[in-house]
Amino acid sequence: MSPQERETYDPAAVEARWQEIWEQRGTNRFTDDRLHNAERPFFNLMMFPYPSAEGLHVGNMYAFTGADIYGRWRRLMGDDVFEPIGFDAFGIHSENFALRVGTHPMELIPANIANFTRQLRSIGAMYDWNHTVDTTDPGYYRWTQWIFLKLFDAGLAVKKKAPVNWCPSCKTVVANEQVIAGACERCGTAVEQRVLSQWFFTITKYVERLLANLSWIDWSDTTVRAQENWIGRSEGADLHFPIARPLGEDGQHESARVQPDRHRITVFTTRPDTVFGATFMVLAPEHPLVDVVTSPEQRSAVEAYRAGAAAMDLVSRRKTDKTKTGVFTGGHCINPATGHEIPIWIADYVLMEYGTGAIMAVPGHDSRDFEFATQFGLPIVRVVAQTPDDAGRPVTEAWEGSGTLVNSPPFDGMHTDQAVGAITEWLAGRELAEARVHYRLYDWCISRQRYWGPPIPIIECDACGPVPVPESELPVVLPWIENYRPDESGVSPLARVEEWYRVPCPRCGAPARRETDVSDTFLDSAWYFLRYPSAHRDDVAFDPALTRRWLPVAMYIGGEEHAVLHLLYSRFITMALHDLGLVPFEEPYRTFRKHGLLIKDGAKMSKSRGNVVIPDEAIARWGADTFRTYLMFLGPYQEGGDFRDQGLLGPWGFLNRLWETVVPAEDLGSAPAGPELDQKLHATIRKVTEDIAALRFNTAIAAMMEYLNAVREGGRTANRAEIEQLVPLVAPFAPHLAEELWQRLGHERSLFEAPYWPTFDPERATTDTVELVVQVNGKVRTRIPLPRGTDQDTAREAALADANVTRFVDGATIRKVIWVPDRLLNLVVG
RNA sequence: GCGAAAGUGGCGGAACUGGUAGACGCGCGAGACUUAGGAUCUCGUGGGCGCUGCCCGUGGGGGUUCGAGUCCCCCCUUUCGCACCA
Repeated sequence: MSPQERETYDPAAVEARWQEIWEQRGTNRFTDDRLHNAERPFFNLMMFPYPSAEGLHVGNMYAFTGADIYGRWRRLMGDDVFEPIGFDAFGIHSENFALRVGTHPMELIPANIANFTRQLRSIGAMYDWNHTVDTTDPGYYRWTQWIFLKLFDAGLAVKKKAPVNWCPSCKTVVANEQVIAGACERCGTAVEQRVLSQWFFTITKYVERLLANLSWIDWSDTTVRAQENWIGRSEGADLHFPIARPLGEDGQHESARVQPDRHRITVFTTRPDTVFGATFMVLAPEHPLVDVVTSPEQRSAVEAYRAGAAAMDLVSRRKTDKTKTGVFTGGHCINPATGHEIPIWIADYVLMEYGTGAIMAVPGHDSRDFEFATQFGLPIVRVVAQTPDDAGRPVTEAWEGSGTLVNSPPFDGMHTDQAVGAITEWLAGRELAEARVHYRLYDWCISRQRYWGPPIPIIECDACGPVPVPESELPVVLPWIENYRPDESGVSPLARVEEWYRVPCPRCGAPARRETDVSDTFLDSAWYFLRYPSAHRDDVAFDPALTRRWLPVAMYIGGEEHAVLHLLYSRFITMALHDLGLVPFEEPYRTFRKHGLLIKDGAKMSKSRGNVVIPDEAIARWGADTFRTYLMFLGPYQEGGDFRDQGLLGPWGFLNRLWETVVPAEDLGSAPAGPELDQKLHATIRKVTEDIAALRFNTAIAAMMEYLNAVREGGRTANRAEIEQLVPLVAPFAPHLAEELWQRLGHERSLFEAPYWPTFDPERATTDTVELVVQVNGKVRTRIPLPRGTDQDTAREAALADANVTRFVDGATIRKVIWVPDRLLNLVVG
């Protein structure tokens, strides 16, 4: 056959053919036998998508492809790789979209899932389609509810009141993320605060373990740091400030009658060393002791301020850039260090949710307190000096760093580092302080006053309180309701469906009502990985034997956007299930790696910018193999990269050249590879192996390109020994093409069914000759090829025989020689 | 504000523990084959110069070193995460 008549690479045909073969042969399917008896189980997990109406986005594809390449590589290495996929289809996102387009979510979501499935099948990942999950399937959320009940039994699910954002125009609760500059994201109306009774998971009970385990789990550093940040451990002390002349309800002094906890106000501080500079106190407007300290003259001002704070939406309340506001209560307390009476104010910059809801204000050494004091003319005292002459100077800016104590008898002259402990002990001795740790983490509110989620499986009975739905009655099926739009009541639309929520109490039989809130989507995704291996089972949430074999997840690859919430919640759920004896491990993911963000032509992809890449078009034009390879080639996977349409030409050309090199199989000689190519082949196998293991896909591809270029150099025809091993190397990236070429090379079995990954010989991977760099005074003057292992004297002799070297050395004395074997010779002359 | 990462050709990006800066690819230039090319193949491609060779060059400024993209100090810029957390 002449070259012109040879078959050209037709990705559409190759991909269709192999996808069908894999499907027919069940290459990626896990049967019961395979699940139970896999010898080298490797659970390769990727973050399941939310099936939007727009379809699979190239960002999803980027994430999945990287994870699939890693999984395929493990498989070629001989692991039994279980790689499932599913759909995270509940949630406000879907519901809002459904409301907008006027299609019921129960119709919309299955259509979206069908579309996603079609797209996911086209990308050539080795998904096991027999073990998918769909969080909106009653067969799935039955077990989500079951987990809720397990946590309820363990006392980890509790109902309590909490403030939420309320949009008076949309008449619905909105999440913090949906409040933009104090206004509802949908209608622009100012959002208010409402206090509703809601279900919480007490994740704070696990805060120490959630933090401690971060020191040993194998996760991307940035993700670990994000979680540490979110958990926000602060070490410091609780300090007690006795209330001066407390006032009773009637506004009269009641000093003799008050209970001990109404006697004093406790503040949390990380800087007990600055307590001598606390010139006033600030309480959160909601603080329970406000009533106790407020004087009759100030009462109306205080009430007005509290009302204002209560009405403000939660997001604006926490804006850091707004001017400080506050009101004097008329009350005073005693600074435990100085013994001085200091005024008590209330201000919304102090949050009830953190610490004790009260602070000692040290305007000299805290910028927020400084701002407040300046605004309201409160005294500012310097208690930390940076230099000795600082002590007497007025404070013009809060100094938050360390220094030497001043104006703090008897601690003057002590360094702040020592003073923290010394002052805490000193006050503790008088029962005015105790060392304390506070966390930023709050309990997880899982109630959603919406429709599109799993109903919380609780029945509220007037006599018995909240009663769990008996396990045998799960799932509590989300009913189809025509009007699922939220209303002004502030409760779920399910609260309008009387025939659904009216049920007898399971405990006493009296008329009772179902909980009408649904649970947070994050609960659905907090345990989905446990479900995958048992997805075919309807009798258990997760089979113990399968769980033991496949979990914890061996590799989890996903986006940083879930670094905090999803990953933290799933860790918590796993820990809770572990403590209940339901799973034998407490961390769900053995290894987690984040992938980077894909941008387009230097800018973030977004619908409004109109630069969103639709994977379908690119796959139709270039094929999944080229697309996959390009996605991995465009930049370092863990950092993300810039998608440029023209960039596809690189991998396209590479795969075409590979095809053209391998396909004329009958022409490929049986001669061994030449020594140079043999060395390069082994070096390439090593590099590709190491790079894939470390998710450095871009450089792995570059190495393969380089090798193929070397094989084809000068337009020569490759022989079989030179090219055959390259096929499995590209298989993780371009699985369809690799299978096709492997078969054409005469292999009867699929690469992935009879897994093969080439090994390298370290000896053969190294070159015999090296190019020694010769420097004079650190500047490169020449490069000399020498046999590997040449000694210094020989190298020096060779260097001094080179005119480019002698030119700089002659007439000077060599004072020093730097010798890096096989690499560099540096002659230092002077 | 706090925390983290990053700044390298026209562009995306390489560079192991300090040791040949710019691998690989896009683009561009020249040539080949073509009726044609936005196909394919070959060669070239950081800038400058008195062009066998030399000088400059990894955001800016200093420093350590025989030698710095890499380490240290200061500054600038960008991106991301957290943000009145006491």
